[in-house]
Order: sequence, then C-alpha cells, then structure tokens
Amino acid sequence: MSLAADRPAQPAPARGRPRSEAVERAIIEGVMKLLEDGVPLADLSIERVARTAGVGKATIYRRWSGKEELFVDVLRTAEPPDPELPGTSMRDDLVVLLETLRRRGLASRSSAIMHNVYVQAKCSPRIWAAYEASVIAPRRALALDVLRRGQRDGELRTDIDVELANDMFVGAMLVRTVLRPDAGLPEGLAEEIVDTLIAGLRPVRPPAQ
Amino acid sequence: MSLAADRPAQPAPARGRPRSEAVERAIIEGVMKLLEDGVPLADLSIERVARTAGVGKATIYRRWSGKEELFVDVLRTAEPPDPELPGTSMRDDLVVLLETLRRRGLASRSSAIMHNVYVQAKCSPRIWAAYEASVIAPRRALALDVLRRGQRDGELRTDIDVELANDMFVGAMLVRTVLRPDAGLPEGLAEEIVDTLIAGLRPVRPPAQ
Amino acid sequence: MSLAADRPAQPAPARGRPRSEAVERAIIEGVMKLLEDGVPLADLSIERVARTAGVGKATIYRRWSGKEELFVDVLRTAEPPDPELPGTSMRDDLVVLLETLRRRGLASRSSAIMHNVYVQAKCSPRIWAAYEASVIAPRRALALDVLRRGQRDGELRTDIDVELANDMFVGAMLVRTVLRPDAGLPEGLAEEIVDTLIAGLRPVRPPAQ
Amino acid sequence: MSLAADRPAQPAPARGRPRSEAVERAIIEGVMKLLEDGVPLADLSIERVARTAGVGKATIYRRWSGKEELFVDVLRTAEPPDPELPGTSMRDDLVVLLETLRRRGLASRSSAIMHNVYVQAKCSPRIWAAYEASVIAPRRALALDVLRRGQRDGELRTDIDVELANDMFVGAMLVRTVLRPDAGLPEGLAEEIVDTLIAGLRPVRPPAQ
DNA sequence: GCCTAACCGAGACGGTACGTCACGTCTTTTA
DNA sequence: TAAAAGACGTGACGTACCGTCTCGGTTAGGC
Repeated sequence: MSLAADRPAQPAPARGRPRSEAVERAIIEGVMKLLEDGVPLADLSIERVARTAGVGKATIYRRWSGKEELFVDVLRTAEPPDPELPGTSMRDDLVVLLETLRRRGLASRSSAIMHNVYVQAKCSPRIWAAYEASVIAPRRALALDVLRRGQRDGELRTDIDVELANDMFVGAMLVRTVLRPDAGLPEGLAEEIVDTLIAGLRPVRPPAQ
Repeated sequence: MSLAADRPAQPAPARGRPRSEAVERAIIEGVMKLLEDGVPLADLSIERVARTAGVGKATIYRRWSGKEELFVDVLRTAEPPDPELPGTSMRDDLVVLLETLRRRGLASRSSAIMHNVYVQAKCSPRIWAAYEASVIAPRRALALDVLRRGQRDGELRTDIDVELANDMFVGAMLVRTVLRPDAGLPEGLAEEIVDTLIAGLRPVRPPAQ
Repeated sequence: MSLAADRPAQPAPARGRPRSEAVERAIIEGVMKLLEDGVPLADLSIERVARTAGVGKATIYRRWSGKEELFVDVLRTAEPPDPELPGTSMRDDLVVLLETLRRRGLASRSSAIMHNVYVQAKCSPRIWAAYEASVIAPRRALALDVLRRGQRDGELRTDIDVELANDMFVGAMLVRTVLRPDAGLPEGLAEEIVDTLIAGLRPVRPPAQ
Repeated sequence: MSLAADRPAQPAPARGRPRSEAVERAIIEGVMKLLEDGVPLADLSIERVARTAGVGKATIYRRWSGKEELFVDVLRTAEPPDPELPGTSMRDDLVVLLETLRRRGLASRSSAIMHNVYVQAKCSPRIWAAYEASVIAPRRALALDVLRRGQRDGELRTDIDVELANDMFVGAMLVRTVLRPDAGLPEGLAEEIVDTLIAGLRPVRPPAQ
C-alpha cells in the first residue's frame, strides 16, 4: 500500500484518463537508477527525477506530496521480501532473520540505494514513522514472536526481556551495516552473532526434561 | 580542534585581521539555538543561520565549506566529554561507557540537537568520516581497550572477537537511542545490557591461576 | 520587436505555459517607475526591479540575460515614435527630425529615464550595438535620405558628404541634450540649427536648370 | 588639483607618516593598465584595483571616496594637455582645437581607456560635474574666446550665437568620436568640419576692407 | 636616537546583489 | 481528465564587492 494511496479504496467511477501505472514505475525506477549511478541523495531533486523519468513534475506531485514520500515508496520497493522461517528452532529462525539483515546491508553497499535513502527517511519524523510502521515493525514483531517461542520451548531464559534481547541481536548487525560498513559483513556473521549471544542468554540450567 | 582548523600549526605570520573567535562561537550557538527552538533541520539554511547569528554569509563560508562541515563542528561542540573510567573491572568500565551513550541519547531527545544533526552528518560520507574519526573512533578505541584488558584479566572469553563483542554492547544501546527512541532509556539500562551480555561472554571455566 | 524575442518567428508548437505579456509589461514599467521616482541608475538592481514589479528574479532572467539587455528594451519602449516628415522641403524635414531629438531631450530630463539609461547602454558595446541597430540606425537612414533628396532637388551642395552633414545637424543638438543639458533646449532651437547650417551648406550658385 | 585633495590647504602640522605619492601613482596606473588590457569598466572593482596595484583597499579609500572619484583622477591624468593655439586666425585655431578632440578620440579607441571611463563618469552627476568643471569647461571657454575673437576680426557673422556655433563645431566631432566610432576619424576631418561650417557661418559680405 | 602618530599590506567583518537552481503551483496544448 | 511542458513567485545557494574595521609592521618627523 502506497503512502500516496490517498485514492479512495472503492475505485470511484474513474472519470477521465486513468493514471498510468507505467509512469509510476518509471518514476520509482528513475530514482533507483540515479542512486545506482552514484548521484548523491542531496542532488536528487524532484525536477531531476522528472527529467530522468521523462515525466512532468505535476505527474509526480499528483502521486506523492514531496521528496520524502516518494523515497519511502522507493525504499519499500527495494526492500527484500520477508524471509521464510525454517521453524526448526529459535536459533535457526534468528539466523535467518539476521542473515536477511546482512544481505540487505550487502545490497545497500553494492547498490548505494538503501543506505542513503534509509538515512534520509530517518531525517523526517513523518516519513520515518511511515517506514517504521510498514517495514520495520512487522519484521520486528516476527522476531519477537520467535524469541517468545524460544522462551516457551526452553531455548531462551525466561527472565529476559525479549525486546532487549531483540535489540541485542539486531543492534550488533546494525552497527556493522550502518555505523561500520568498512568492517565488512562476512558470510558466517549472522550465525556468529546468534550463537555468541545465545550462549549467554540460555538458561543456566536446561529446562526440566 | 576544529575541522576548519586546517590552518597550519606553526602559526604562519598571521597577516591581516585575525578571525574573531566570538563570531565562531556565535555561529555554532546560533545553530544550536535554532535546533533547540524546534526548527527542522531541513529548514536550517546557511542564510538563516547567518541571520540568527547576526553574521554575514561570507563569514560562515570563510570557516566552513558548507552546511555539513558546520554541523560536524556543532556536533563536536555538543558532544559530552569522554567519560572517566573507574578501572575497577571490565564490567564497571563498560557500564560507564554505555551509560555515557545512554545519557547522550537522553540529552539528544530533550535538546533535539543531536538526533537530527547526527543523522544529517551520516548523509555525507565525507562529513561522516570526519565525525567518525574525531569523535567515534577514539571512544571505540577506549572500549576495545577495556575489552582486551577484560580478556587479559579473565573477565572475558579469549576466543571472542573483541570488535564483535563491542558491536554487541554498543548496538543494543544504539537501537534504543536511534532506532527505537520511543522505547525509552530507563535508568538501569546500561547495567542490564552489560550484565546480560557478560553473562554469556564470560569464560565457562575461570582462567588457570 | 523585442531583444528578448529571439524566439523563432514560426511559432514552434508552443509547448508548456506561454510567457505572460502582462508580466513583461510590469517589469519594464517597474523600471520606468523607479527611474521616475529618482532612483539612481546604479541602485537599480535586478533584485529591486523584481521586488518592485512583484515578480521573481528568474522571470526576469528568462527574458533578458542581464541588466543591460533589460535597459535596451526600456529605452526602446520609452522611445518616441518615428516622426512623420512633411516632405515639403529638405529644410522642413530636417527641422522635424531635429525637433524630435529636442523633444526627446526635454522628455529625458523631465522623466529622468532616458539620460541615464542611454548612458548606461553606451557602456556595453553589445547593448549599444543592439540599441544603435534598432533605434538609431533607422532614424539616421531617414535623415540621410532627406539630405540626399536635398542634393537632388538643389537644396544642398552636391560636393558635401551627406554623412558629415548629418553629423553636424545631429551633433549640435546632441551637445545640447547630452553634454550641456543646463544650456536648455529653447523652442526654436531646431530651426535655428537647421537654418544656420543650411545657410552655409547650400550651393553658392543654384544648380543648373 | 585633485578631487581627493580634501587635505587642508594650510599644511597642518603633518604629524605621522606622510602618504606615499608612489602609491598614488601605482593605483592610477593600475587602473589604466587594467583598462588597456581590455577589462570592461563594469568589472573594475576597487578590490581588483587594489589587488592589481598591490595595495590595501583602505589605502585607496583613504584617497578617494569611491570608484567614481578615482576614475575622475584617472580621466584627468590621461587627458591630453591643452593645445597651443597658433593665433594666426580663428579658422586655424578652431582646426587645432578640433584636431585635439580628434586625436583624443583616436587615442580613446586605441587605448580603450577614455571611452568607457568617460561614459562612466557621465553616469554620476556629481562626478560629471567635477570632470566638466576641471576639464571640459576650460577648453570650452578657450573655444568661445576664439569664436568671439573671430567675430571681432570679421571671420564670423556677428548675428550668430557663439555658444551655438561652438556646439556645432564640437558636436560634429563628438558624433564621430562617441556615437559613431566606426565611421573613423580621417586625417583631414578637423579641417573639413571647420571649413564646411565656416563656409556658411561667415558673413554674406566680407568685412569692410 | 627614541617616541609616536599616521601610513601601509592584509584580510576579517556585516551587508547587498549577483546569476542559478529547485521548490510547489499554475496554465497551456495534446491525447 | 491525465499527461508533458514549462512559466510563475519564492527563496536558498555560493561568490564577489562594498565600505569599515582591526591586525602587525613600517616610516617619517619632533623631541
């Protein structure tokens, strides 16, 4: 669902010429192309996007109310799909979740899209809220579920705040992808983080057999 | 030390009227005042800063090459001083380091300065590098020292990558201050993180005495 | 015809919103108003003209490439229309031509427009060329025609360079309007100049009949 | 006498270091050099003059109150000296006077100094007045004397306004030097103008012998 | 032979205007 | 009615000069 989707849900009689979906795609892909070509985010004006996409400015403003709204949609389009969890254990599920983060970090660096747009989104409280609600929160809920299931199944100490635990898992990977991208994101990083943390977060005594 | 201070260390004959330090302070404090007054970072033009500080635009450009460079100095000025480490144990030192981060997060939210300017700095690789080198790296080196000392003193498993360990400590706090500021930063958070992580990172057996 | 009218004669499909002629008029009249109000020419910035006309700077620069080009159009707009020649004799035609010059001189002084803008235009070779070609040259051609017709009809010595003769007629009036405006431009001046000069320039003997 | 010579006539105790005349010359010649190098007058800023002359801005402002005052002195310095009149006849004197004008016109075109600075001076009423009083008026008085002597000696009709007569002589040359520099200033021009005009301005009957 | 006032270069200072660019809105024509 | 095109008022950009004001460092008299 688009932020720009202030269009009524019930299709409305649809008078006049309908909006072209091709144009919508052309705009979003125009933004991505520019970012991939190394254009700094600050140099990305609506005017330039319109020029690149071969589109009138009004056509953009008809869909998004400004630069930030547009970027949220770009961010969402580029976001990898939610990972499929194996469900074999809390540990395996966490590894898959972190591995998704890791791969996104890799993609960001290689494509130069995510890192900057993400940071830009962070600048605008309104936009960040939209991005948080539609992308981050669901994935976070997923992770919390996994952790709670871990507590129920005896894979995680029950006296631990699962929110804090999640912050630890995510935080370690976040530092690597956002704060210290130069440190690299080696292949086994997700497993290493999960195992290291679990080693300490597991109950001191094994659950009653 | 100022970013703008690329003036040679050996004073150089110092010809012409010297730059006024009062003006320099007025500019930086003008930026802070505006941010504290709730002006969105995007609305902070050089022109407006100049107007607020009662200063000519050229006087700003004489010291900083643009908005970002100026913000790095603002960031640096607002940065709390390096904490004094008790040195009683690795655990206590880490708590103090994380507590500093936590308090900065609190201050940021209350003053509205840090969060936005920090994010803005992150947008520009060049500026981020300057900030990273002059503020982040030293503090990180401090933390790594603490961790290595911990390994030597038997407070931390020796088979652990201290860099990864540091990412975990910092990351957990970072998620709370940057990504989820709404979750709050309760008083005992630093201790909770450190103890929780150490609980698992400590060696299974005490080092041979 | 406007200097700015480098737009092709054949209309070109005329895409996009057309330029507003009202805006064009507002700008030129804004300049005139300022000059009439006694603003020194040196204080006439594009910024001020835009402010006065209630117009964006870009709207001015879209039409004129700078201050001088704009002034040429102001000059042209304020220029009195070409006089209608009686055609009764060379002498009468010349009086009418000079009388036009005299009246322009009077208007210039009273309105404060012409004198300064004219001199300003003179400063820029490029602008002067444009003004010369579109305003001065046609009127000069007219005068040369009158003089040549005078030679043909026996009103002017045939051994005289008509260009030099014209310079004498025009020059006398020019000194009064530009160089010595304080000397005044009394009513009969045009006739006095023409008659005085003709008295000497006529052939000593009437042309052979 | 310099415009800048607001220094009191009675020397005043003259304490402190006296102003350097060498500096004064360097500034004026710096302006001339720039003009000769084809720098447009509009691009001649005080800052640039100071840079060229290797002089502080304050040193210029200490002597002249602004750009225009400086230019008047430049103009005066470049002005050719008053011609020496042969005194053999009004006609010969007038030829010499006009020849001076012609040569100044030639020099202007070749050196590119006079034309622009002259026009610039014309822009500022105050400056023009100073230039008019110190350069033009004396030469004009000289010419009027010559003409009056001509009337007395029977070389000029007595029913003619000598001021108007002078405007005719000067005007014809002025048109050639200022308004139509492309027409050229051929060698015999001064004589041609004087003779052509005199031919008509002389009394119809020769003075009583 | 100092003293000291004014000069000199350099350049910082608060300003104003430059000409360009992007903003978000608006009017055109064309489809 | 949507779409491309582009004009419109607004206002920030970074630069260049304006004329004034410090700076440190000469240069002359007058003591």
